[in-house]
Amino acid sequence: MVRTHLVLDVFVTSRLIALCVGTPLFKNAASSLVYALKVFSQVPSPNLFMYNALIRGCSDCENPERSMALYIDLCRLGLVPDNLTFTFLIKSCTRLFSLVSGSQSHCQALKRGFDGEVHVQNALLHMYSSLEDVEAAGRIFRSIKCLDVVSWTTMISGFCKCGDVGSARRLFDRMPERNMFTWSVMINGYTKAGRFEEAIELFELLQQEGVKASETVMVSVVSSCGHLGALELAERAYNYLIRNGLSLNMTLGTAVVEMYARCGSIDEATRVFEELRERDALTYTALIAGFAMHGHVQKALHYFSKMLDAGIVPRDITFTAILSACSHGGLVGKGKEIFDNMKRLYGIEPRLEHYGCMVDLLGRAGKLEEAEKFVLEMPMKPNAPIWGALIGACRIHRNTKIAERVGKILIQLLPEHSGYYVLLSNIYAKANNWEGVNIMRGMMKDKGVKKEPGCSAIEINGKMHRFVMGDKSHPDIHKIEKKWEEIVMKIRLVGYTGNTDEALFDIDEEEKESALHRHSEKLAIAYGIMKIGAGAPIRIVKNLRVCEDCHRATKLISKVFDRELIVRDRNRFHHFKDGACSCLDFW
DNA sequence: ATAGGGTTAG
Repeated sequence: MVRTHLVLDVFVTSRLIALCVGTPLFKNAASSLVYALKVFSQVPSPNLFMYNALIRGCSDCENPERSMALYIDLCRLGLVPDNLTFTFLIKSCTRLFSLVSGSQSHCQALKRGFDGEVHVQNALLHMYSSLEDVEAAGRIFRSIKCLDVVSWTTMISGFCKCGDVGSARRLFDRMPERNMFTWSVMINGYTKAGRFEEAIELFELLQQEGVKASETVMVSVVSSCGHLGALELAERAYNYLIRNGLSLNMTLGTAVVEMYARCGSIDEATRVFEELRERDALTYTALIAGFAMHGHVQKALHYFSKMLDAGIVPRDITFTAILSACSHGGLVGKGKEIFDNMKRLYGIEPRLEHYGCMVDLLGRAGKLEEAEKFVLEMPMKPNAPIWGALIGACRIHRNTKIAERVGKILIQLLPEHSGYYVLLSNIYAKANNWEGVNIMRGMMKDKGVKKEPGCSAIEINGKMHRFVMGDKSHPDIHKIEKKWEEIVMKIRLVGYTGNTDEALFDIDEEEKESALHRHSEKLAIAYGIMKIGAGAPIRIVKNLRVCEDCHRATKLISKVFDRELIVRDRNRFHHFKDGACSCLDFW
């Protein structure tokens, strides 16, 4: 173009700029944009089309503030912006997270009479809802004369972003027509809000309406199945993918690997991983974290080195996964080595989470003094999870001395968490320090602290049945309790003595069992034995840690009833079989 | 000649 003087043709140069902005001609889109800006700088009298193309380009790049400069520039030249200019400009403000620039752009659109254009309005709607001004977004939404699918979807997305999924759903039900974006926004909204069952119900509705789900929708569905730990639903979702020929791209593939790992099928997770066409750091991390959860350290290490061999650069979360694998496997030396290499070889500065993993690693292995020293000497201020890891280690190794010191710190940091008052009170009681006991009891009463209630879930035919300690609302509760009593009779014959533990270190488990209330997973297990045919494993998901008594009981059940029980607790999986647990009683 | 809404970890 230079040689033929075509560059002087404003129309042709405009196309060149638009082309550079719109397609990654070079290795990445950013360098294409840089090239476009270079061409632009040589144009003696640029037109609006060029400005629009560049503002759009900048709205997608890392420095969206360049759009503002371009806008000011074009006004100075005496050019008149149009409706497209504003859609691009407003998008840049959204990407900048700048309400100031956003309102200024809004004013400009208003002054120039483009505030009635649906594209501009939708861009504004998106901007206000992304900048967490759902009120302003609502005002825009109500002012739009001819709402279209994008308007509805953007408003729904805005409600989801601020956590108001209820309002989002009401709009979803009211809107005249939906497309795949809409379904995706709503289903993802439920997943993000932790309302996994509703996400899956909506996916079922989508199927009933004869719509074919996109890969994006399936990422949310698959991730919801994983969070629930519902293997049947997981299998249904996976079959849906296969049946509908949806390709396992990196994102969806990673989500599926994670789903199977979280549902206790680590073999299936591995199989899917092996069949993926492409994998990135997150894909590997999902599998490594899965192995960590299942206590398979060697496999975690194996895939970690496979990842390095494949030339994939680990990310910070890769290290939380691999360090937690080392911790569950008791590989202190290996864990230390990896932690040291993090910064030295991979240039990743360890964050609080990684320090937490190290405290857990040292503590679990019984090196409590070293762990405490590590906490006191770490370069940043330890937070509650760090102290929590240390006190958890004191719990495993019954170290009351360090636990008392750490417990006091934790009470200050988390005054609403009752576990630490109970712990200190128990320690004082054991040491006959009744004054200490009274102080702790008093502090607990003053603050009215309560523990998170224990909850265990079991999936029967794709439906989750939940048991909360003390909650008798399940329709079959009497039969279930009878069944549990029968189970206890049978395991007593092989040495079960019931809960005789002093529960001195009662931290992350459920509240103490009483004559009236028993731990939620016992009910879930009894229900599983009633409902799930012999030979099939019983899978339980619970929100807290398994307590020692439940762990002992479950091991015996696996032997006496000749059943496999797979329990996911807050930290990891326990596979019970033939009277033993995969965690080797170390959790 | 150019438009606006969605995705995986802890």
